[in-house]
Amino acid sequence: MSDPTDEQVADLAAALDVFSRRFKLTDVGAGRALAEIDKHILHYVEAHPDCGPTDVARSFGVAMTTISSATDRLAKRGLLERLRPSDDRRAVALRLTADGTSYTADHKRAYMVMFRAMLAPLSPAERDAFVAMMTKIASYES
Amino acid sequence: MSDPTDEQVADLAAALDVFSRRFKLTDVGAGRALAEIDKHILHYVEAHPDCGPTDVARSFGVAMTTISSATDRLAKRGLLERLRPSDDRRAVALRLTADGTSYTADHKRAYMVMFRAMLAPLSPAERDAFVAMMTKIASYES
DNA sequence: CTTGAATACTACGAACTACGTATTAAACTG
DNA sequence: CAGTTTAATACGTAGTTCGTAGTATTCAAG
Repeated sequence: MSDPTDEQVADLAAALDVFSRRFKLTDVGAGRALAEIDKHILHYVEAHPDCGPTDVARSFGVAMTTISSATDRLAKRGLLERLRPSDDRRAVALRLTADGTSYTADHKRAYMVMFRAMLAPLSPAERDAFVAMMTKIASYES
Repeated sequence: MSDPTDEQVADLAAALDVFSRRFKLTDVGAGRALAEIDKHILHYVEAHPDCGPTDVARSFGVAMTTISSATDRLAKRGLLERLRPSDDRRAVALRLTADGTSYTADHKRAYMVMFRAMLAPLSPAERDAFVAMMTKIASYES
């Protein structure tokens, strides 16, 4: 298959430039905003309950100590708990608290509203085509 | 026009989740990586030569002092110069140095490679459709 | 022309984040 | 049971953002 044309690439660049400015979540909830990584951690822990800091660090490609600090922050805010499982007492099992779960749910809801707004300008048929192409791009191997 | 379906929204969410992980530029060039905002500033200054820090701050929605610190960093690295125009000696005119210009060009080239990779999995006809939909989404008013 | 307000920006400090080094504690290994 | 490996944390350093308080310059009356 032929390469994308320069014009296609340039137009995509321009569109994504606006796109990235436009679709950005302003922080939800009370108090000081969480750091980006903290939100990622909450979502990761929701999807992988009882995982350890090492899993999270490997998954995000950041230093272990960064995750340690971050989980500390999140624990202090009452969004995350660190349990000591009995089968390996060196390890820590991360889990969301009730507040953490509701924060994560709010956050996710806000994202869904944003995604809905993305699709709004398109016709129903275009929406299917767009989502399909996005999926194709995201899942394409090499 | 009807609303996007829940399934469309969920599929888009999943695709964009992968998408955002996959298409992320690892920093280019030598030395310590620039902060995100610093790269934005370089591109903004390239597009708006002789603009002032106030313009940049308003455009990005950050505090003036943040831009001041950032331009200071960039000037120390030799990527940006701060000129005192003679018509208003309070003001500062930002301009890229030769190094700043080449850094920005490299950065932009890397982006183009990334955008080309995004379009690669699509057929030529799909590419046009995709870019058109992206443009429609980005430029849609309210 | 001078005085007061407005404008453009910078210096400094407080609060916070990322991460390297060193350390603790627990689990393997021979 | 000593030595090593593994999981995580404590602490310190460097770097970032942004608020407060300046400095310098321009504008606007009187």
